[in-house]
Amino acid sequence: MKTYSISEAAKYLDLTAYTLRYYDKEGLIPFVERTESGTRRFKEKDLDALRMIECLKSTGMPIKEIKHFIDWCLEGDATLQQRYDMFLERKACVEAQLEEMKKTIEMIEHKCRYYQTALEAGTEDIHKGARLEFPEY
Amino acid sequence: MKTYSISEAAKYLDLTAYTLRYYDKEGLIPFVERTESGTRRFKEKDLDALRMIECLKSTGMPIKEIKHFIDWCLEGDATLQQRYDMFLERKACVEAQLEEMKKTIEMIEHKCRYYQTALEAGTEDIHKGARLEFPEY
DNA sequence: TCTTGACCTAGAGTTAACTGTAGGGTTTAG
DNA sequence: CTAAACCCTACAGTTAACTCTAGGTCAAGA
Repeated sequence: MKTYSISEAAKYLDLTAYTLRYYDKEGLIPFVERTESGTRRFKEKDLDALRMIECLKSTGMPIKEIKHFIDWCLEGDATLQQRYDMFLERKACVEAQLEEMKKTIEMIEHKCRYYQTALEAGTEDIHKGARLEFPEY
Repeated sequence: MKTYSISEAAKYLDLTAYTLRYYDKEGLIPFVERTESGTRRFKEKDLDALRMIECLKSTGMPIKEIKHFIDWCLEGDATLQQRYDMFLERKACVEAQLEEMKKTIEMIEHKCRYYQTALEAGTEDIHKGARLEFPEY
């Protein structure tokens, strides 16, 4: 079975070896095995688990909470409900983020139009009617 | 014209007074005026600017870069192009984030289904075929 | 055999973005 | 008029997530 050194694994995951060691220290990847001399060997499965960890991280989940999830995984079927609930909560959380992001895009697009018009006019004053005001921030 | 104290402003923006003072110190809100005795008075316009700042922050823009934008605003029409470019870049950045988030949701939904099935079966083994393997993380 | 480069741990340092404290002034309700 | 509840600054402390250094081990090529 093909395995990867820490720096190979880091390369595939777009992380650094430092970060992987840090994750290990934090208990995020207790399943990664070592050679006799103590060198970590990452299996495909480990890379998949790390992709899941990155996925959870991208939802804004802190590393300590991800560790709880990993601990539940090690505990087996007794924690299935907790894990299911966690993913349902994550789903709700990301969906809320998605809604927020749509609003953000609207605001940014408004600004793009604002500045495009201003650039065409050569001045921001175009957005001030006849009144003298401070620029929009 | 109605104005707000720092703690009122914080309440409306869902921030703390500490955070607003920190933003001020970092040069994000140089336009906020003070009373004779030095107390900050936030105008509606200032709250709008802060909403824009929060919007930029939500795109992952660091405070130092937001400050550059504020500085450009103070410099006037000479910086219109920079500001336009910045918003175009922000737009591209958030759109990329949106794509990432869609992939995240897919992964999370996969896991929700995985755990729902496992819960129904009472064991994660249902996902292992007949093989004995470690659980999915 | 020797050297080079990758690996290891422990622990210190960094960075961003707050968050809180100390000490002091001001405003407002009773 | 006074006490509580604000406000202010300066600066120290916190937290998360790395990031790096020092000192050492190990494995492969010249």
